[in-house]
Amino acid sequence: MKVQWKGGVARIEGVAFDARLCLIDSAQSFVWREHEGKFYAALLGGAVCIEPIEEGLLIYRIAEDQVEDFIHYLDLVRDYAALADQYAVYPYAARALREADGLRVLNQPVWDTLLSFILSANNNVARIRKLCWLLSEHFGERCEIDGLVLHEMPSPAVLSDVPEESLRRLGFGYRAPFLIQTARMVRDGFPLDRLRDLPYDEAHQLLIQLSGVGDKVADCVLLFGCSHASAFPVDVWVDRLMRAWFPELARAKSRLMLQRAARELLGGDAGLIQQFMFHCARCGLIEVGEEPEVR
DNA sequence: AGCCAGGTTTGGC
DNA sequence: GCCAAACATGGC
Repeated sequence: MKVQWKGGVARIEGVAFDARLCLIDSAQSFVWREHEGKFYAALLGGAVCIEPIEEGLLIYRIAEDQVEDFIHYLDLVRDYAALADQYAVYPYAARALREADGLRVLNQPVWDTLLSFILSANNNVARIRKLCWLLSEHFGERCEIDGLVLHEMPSPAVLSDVPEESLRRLGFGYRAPFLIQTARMVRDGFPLDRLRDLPYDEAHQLLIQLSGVGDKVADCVLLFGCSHASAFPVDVWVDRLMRAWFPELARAKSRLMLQRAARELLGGDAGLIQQFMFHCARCGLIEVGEEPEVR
């Protein structure tokens, strides 16, 4: 990988990176939007633009000392080719890594990730994106880029003081009080920024104390927002695909049991593999087949 | 029109 | 601990 920075633009070459796949289609972030072939979001302290180019990507509007932050955000350092070797013994894992070439598991800001995935519960991707947009638009800091108006996610302090009724009027439904209660807990000292350095089990235990955060959302926050590559979110898709593709796990009694068995089987990078398989199943790149009814 | 969505909470055993 | 039902909303 080759990195240059000049006049607020970083040029990164020699890396497999599919911007649309990573930032939008893989449903790990809901804050990016595509406009005229470029990708925009407000995060890490301002509006940014990513443009895919033949050799890699350009990142506009960043300071030189932010380049490392974005390389980390996009997980560009990780050797995904090595993952394919490591998991070659699992046919579906290996195939998913091939099918979704250019996918990377993002390292997003933990607070943004937490809000996004509280909104994700029992919800569809299109509406999760819409609700994230509404939340930022109404309560987050405004910024502009290329004539587009964007907003950051609201801070815990600001969100703490938003009346539940305001959120309900905007269509947040029963998730409205979850957002506000979680914002208050974070404002009042919940150690969000320590999760990354805690062991997985401790971090998971802490997260599920937050309102609107159960086992699955906690795993999403750990995987996409805390660099815990072993965190293994089990949603409806992963539940189906794991039981179909890993018959030895099909007898798990619950999603939590399946999560534990899958982490044990797949090891330290279980979550990364999960993301590739999730995407391939959800987008029909690999057929899941008939759902095994017998548990 | 009705099923479903990257589930969580609550209350009951 | 495990289980079932309720839950707001709108995408498709």
